Amino acid sequence: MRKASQKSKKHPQQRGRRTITLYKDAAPAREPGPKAPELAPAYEAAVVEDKIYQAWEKSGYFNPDNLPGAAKRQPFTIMMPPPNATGTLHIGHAMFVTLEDLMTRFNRLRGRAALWLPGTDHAAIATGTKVEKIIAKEGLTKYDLGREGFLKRVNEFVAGSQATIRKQIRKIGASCDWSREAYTLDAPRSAAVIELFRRMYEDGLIYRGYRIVNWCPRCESTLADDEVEYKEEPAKLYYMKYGPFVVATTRPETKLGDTGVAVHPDDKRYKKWIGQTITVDFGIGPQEIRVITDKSVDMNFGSGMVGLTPAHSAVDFKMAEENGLPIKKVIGEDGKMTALAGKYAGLPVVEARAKFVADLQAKGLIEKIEDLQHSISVCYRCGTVVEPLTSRQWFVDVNRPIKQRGGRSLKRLSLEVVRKHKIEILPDRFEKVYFHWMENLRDWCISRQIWFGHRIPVWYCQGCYVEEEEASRPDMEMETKRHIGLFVGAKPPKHCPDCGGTTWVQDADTLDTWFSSGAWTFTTLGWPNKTKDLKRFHPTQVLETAYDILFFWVARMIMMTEYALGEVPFEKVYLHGLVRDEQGRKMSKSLGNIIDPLDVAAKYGTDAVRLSLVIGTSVGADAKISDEKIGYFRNFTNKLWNISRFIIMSCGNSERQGPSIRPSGSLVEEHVVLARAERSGVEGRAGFQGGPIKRPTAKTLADRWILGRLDAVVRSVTVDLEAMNFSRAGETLRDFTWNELADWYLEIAKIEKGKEKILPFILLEILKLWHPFMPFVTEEIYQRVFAKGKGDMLMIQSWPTFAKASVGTAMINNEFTTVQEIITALRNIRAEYKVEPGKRVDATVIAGAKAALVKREAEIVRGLARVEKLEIVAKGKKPEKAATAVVRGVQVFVPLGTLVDTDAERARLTAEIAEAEKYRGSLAGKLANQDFISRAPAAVVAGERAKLAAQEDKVSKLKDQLTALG
RNA sequence: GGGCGCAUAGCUCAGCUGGUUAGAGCGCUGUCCUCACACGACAGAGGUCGAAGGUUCGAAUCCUUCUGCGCCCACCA
Repeated sequence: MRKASQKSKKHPQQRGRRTITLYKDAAPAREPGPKAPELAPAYEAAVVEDKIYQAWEKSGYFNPDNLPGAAKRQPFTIMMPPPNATGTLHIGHAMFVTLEDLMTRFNRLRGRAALWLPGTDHAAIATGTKVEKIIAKEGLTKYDLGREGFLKRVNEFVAGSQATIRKQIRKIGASCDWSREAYTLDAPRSAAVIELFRRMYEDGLIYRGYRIVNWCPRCESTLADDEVEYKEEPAKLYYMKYGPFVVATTRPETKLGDTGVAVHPDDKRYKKWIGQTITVDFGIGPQEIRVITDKSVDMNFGSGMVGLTPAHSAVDFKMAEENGLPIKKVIGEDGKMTALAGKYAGLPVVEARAKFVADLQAKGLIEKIEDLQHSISVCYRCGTVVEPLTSRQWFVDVNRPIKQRGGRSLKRLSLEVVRKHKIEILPDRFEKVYFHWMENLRDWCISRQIWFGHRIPVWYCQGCYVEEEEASRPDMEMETKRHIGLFVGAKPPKHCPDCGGTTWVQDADTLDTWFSSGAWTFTTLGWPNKTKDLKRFHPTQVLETAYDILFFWVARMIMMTEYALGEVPFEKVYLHGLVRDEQGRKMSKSLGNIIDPLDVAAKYGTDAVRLSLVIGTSVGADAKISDEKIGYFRNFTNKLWNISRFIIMSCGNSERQGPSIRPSGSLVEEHVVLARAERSGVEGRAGFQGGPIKRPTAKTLADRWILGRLDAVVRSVTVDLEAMNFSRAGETLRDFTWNELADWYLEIAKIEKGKEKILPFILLEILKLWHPFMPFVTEEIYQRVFAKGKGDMLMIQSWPTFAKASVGTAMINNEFTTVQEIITALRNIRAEYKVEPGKRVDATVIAGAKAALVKREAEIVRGLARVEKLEIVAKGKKPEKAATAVVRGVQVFVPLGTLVDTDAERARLTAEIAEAEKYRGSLAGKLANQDFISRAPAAVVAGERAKLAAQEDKVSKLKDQLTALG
């Protein structure tokens, strides 16, 4: 026993204490008697969680292969979205860990071979940028370190991040299989990525081309289309004299690269120029400009004429392609003007613009300058303005028919599986978003000019490889032909098959990080090897992630998996929302509103954090979270703990094993024995050690009610969890646990004895139901109360089953509700008349046909409403000087003698009658409506009739009471 | 410019394919340290379900329009 046990609970300092303390002193309410094995009065999450997690991990049950009866279990697989190895996890990660763990535990309890495979993502650009920032503090750049040196630093950083992330994921209680942990850049994944690249290259799905790409000058790399974000900014619109025309532009300096000008085909102003070539000179010599038409040109914007810069605008590039215009690249990868920009060569873009505009103005070539709001494209990682430019890069062709996939392209395959509902996206509105994105998908630029990542597995023979000249126009066909002196794969042969040369140089670029994470569901299972895991656990069942990653990752996985395996990567996509603060703002460092999952877990317990992330949040919707909300669920955790504590105290016997139950600590060897709780024995198939408790026999109305309610709750929670309606399942459970079990049944158990079988049964059932939501506290209670030695764990028990509701159930519920309402009515009267809580009052109940029921349950009514003498009659004289109530046709009287304020009581009754009559009137009106009678379903009409009858009864009884009052 | 989502009690949200006098938690008011829990118990107050039309015997729920927030996509040079 701890010293704290000496402290009296009624210590003055504790009186009325409302401040939240982290862990209340474990102070038993009374001297521990020999027959009162106890838990600490407050659940101590911090003491328990790590030990429990270690025990789970040690048990090996996170690995589905080790589960009892593993071979016969049907697999259930979730691949963890690998967090970026860029540091630490935030509360948004806690959200996915919670939801995925919930699904995993639920399915494990339901007898599935649950595999939740964890891992991390190397997150190429993001991680590289992060390390660049770190070394910048040492005054270093990546060029100072060189490729090898820089990568060494990155790898060290990643190792640190991974260690942190692993710890954090464990802390949140994740029951993932660490033995299968993967990393997008580890050896098996790297080999798989090379193989995937090789196959796609052979199938013509990967090609090298000179195309326009999004270039981030800061990252010095290309970006995929979806890695570009848009930002509204004020800008200037310059009207430039442009040969015989005037052209409006926000980027004057790019005009040096113009090779054409486009007008709307219907624009009469320029009719005679169409097809002509004009010559302009912006000060760097003559430029040949051809006039073309395109119906995307807005006649009303600017001058109705668009200067075309094929090398630096995706739109212009497309028009140039269609019209055979030359490409003139005036901005280089370094963000500076190229030699083709004449005297502006070498100047950074912004400077070049200023100088160019000044020069034009000096020559009177700027007609006017307007202000406008302009959306500019920026890098999603660093916010730098993205420079579109032409460059030789590697692309994935999304439109090329794939022979072994029935001639369907990546795009078509990816659209089809969702259209045919082989993949279901939740919430389904995201399907539309997905279709729209996929339909408009362009070839995916996968090469990045950064060092950290999967090096492109392409080798160039120095002896015979000849780089094509930068084509003045793109020629897609040329790009897909096999190239002399080029090898694709992990390692080139010693001798070049084309020239016999021995010097190979590997492509300097790396792959887009999403290329490897797009293959996550199958590379984690051993692909390209035909492993047992791949056969058993793929396709996975659920992919759970945030909606903001739908395109980046979810879509890519669908594409890559359909190509590599010809099957879907997952059956369902569950998209959760973003976690926001209590004011609905995004969490950010600058706002200082970041909630660290580990901080709040330390403060309130992990289970409370988990509950606050699940309950009250729904699929696809952003979730608000606050200390207050987590605090509420901490209270609930403690409630569950105390429910168990009560059940142990009232059902445990003195034959418990071991000397005592430690008030803190976890996974104690000794545990409370609920000796009279029979067990039905060891379950054969799975070979569980614990085994379920036999369903007990109900003896009283309350027993029948609570068992019926439990059945209904098991059913509804099971249905909701299957439908991934986690919040509702949690709410149902909470309402049952708190409002029905604790507030009613446990109170009744203090009056009706003989619950030694039924209470442990209910406790074990709700522990199982709660376990996926709050694994720590439920496991801890299980260990203390039910576990039969080591290795017997709640996490591998079997999910509760339920008896079907019957007509009897409805009747029982009805009867019990009547008793509840009588009790509430009595309590209400007591509260209204401010009767001291401890004081017992007398009461009379005129119950009509329900007299027998009330008589049977009289002890409960007396106990819960603190009634001394309870008179129950079917019919009888109304007591005088009594406060009254009518519930469910039962009249309740509390004779309070002089306490009763007759006038007040009369006023109250009059008001109640008025209200009841109003409702009766509306019901009567409804039933007088012939249309309602004839058109509404018979059941509805019958229901309304019953309500009317009840309401009429109520009105008449209230009137009787008013009369009786005199 | 397209598309989507959300508007229900002071706050956060439930309310499935239309059928009780619209629910919960927090907060609020009152009483209570009742022997599981003050991280608690009991009782209570509080909403014309964003607005206007429409469909229907019946609408928070379906349709139309509008208003206010929020998000996504897009090549206005």
